[in-house]
Amino acid sequence: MGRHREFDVEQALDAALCVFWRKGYEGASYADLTAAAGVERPALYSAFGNKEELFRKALQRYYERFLHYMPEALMLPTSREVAAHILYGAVDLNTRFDDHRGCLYINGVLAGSDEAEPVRQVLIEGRAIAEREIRERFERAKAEGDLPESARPDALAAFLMAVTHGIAVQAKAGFSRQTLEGVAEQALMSWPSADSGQGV
Amino acid sequence: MGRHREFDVEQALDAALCVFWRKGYEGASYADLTAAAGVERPALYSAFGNKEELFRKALQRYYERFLHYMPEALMLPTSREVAAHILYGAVDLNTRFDDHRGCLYINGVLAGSDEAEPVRQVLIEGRAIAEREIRERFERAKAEGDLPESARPDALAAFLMAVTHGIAVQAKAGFSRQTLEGVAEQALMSWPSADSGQGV
DNA sequence: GCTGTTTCATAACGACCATTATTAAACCGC
DNA sequence: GCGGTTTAATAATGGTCGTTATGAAACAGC
Repeated sequence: MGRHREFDVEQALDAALCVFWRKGYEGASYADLTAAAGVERPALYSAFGNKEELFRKALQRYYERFLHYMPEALMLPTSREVAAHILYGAVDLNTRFDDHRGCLYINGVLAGSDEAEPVRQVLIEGRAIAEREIRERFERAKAEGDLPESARPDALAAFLMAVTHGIAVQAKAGFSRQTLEGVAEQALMSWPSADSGQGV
Repeated sequence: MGRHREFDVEQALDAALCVFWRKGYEGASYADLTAAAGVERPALYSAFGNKEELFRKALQRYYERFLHYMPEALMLPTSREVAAHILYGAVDLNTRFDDHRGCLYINGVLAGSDEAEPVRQVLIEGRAIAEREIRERFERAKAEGDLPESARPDALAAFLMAVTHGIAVQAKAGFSRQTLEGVAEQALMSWPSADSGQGV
């Protein structure tokens, strides 16, 4: 019973996601959010809670809708294919939308006021989870002989994430897809092969 | 004539730099800045102008005081030494101070409100200048035969900057110096040598 | 057609933002 | 010591922040 909701909650969340993606957590104001969602403030609060909860839901949606290339990558047969899929997937996603470039896990909060600290930690934690999964995948690759004994799965995972973060920063700065593909390509040149010690 | 200034302007600028370094441009409030500088608001305004001008001066100081490893690197004899010096220099700087980790050129503004757009552009421009200088150094290395004909100076420079940015993000997230040195080391494994085509 | 419930839009809330008027205090040259 | 000038500290400015109280409107069940 009661009055029906007149707006699409999923659509409003998508709109909020775009704003956060573009301006970050603290840079996005409710004026921005309501304008993008086409919905008044109290509607956002009743549907999603406060700003922090709204961001968390937007982040979850971001993961589900745009980061599918991550679990995809982990299932590929070789560590090199895993790395390549992640790098080119990141380049593609970070340059796909002109009005919100880069990665929400980086744009969300990097440095900010004390109020944004919980959100910053959420993003750090999310990135750490991804890095751990990649490391475990590389440990498997090493056990399978896909990576040489000299390879260090933890360093490779941290390196791969670092390049991904760097690509996100550069994408947000306006770098072309083509340039970033060059970055990804360069990163892959270092990839250890099974026979040689390290490098191509 | 007139009353003498009772605080050290250089010291106040150093304090402001630390706050911006830690919290970014928008995350730093005048409450933070005055507390750190030990000086009231009007003193900061009369000495440095408004917040944007203060940030620009802090950024200039950051460059002069902490980024000396950049011009240093460009003078080294081989492109590999250049890259190594930049990478390990970034790791060192980005983990040197526990209360303000990472890089001001990244922490300053990545994504923010429209008000921060001019500052964001300043940082983008600064990073672009660095990348250009590195690229030109690599072009010289190619001409000198230090880099092979197959090497792409533009891609190498963009890649080097990407790894540096990634290291900055990870340093801000709390990664240890040791871990980040692993990232730098991994990045250097891809470095083209004069004789082989690419890679080690 | 009521009653109870939920959503809607408007507008207000206190807090904090960057910025600046204002006034008192400290200094130099005379 | 007085006049002119600069700085210091306090406090106020208008604006925007995130959040919510308020009352009208729309619905379901009886």
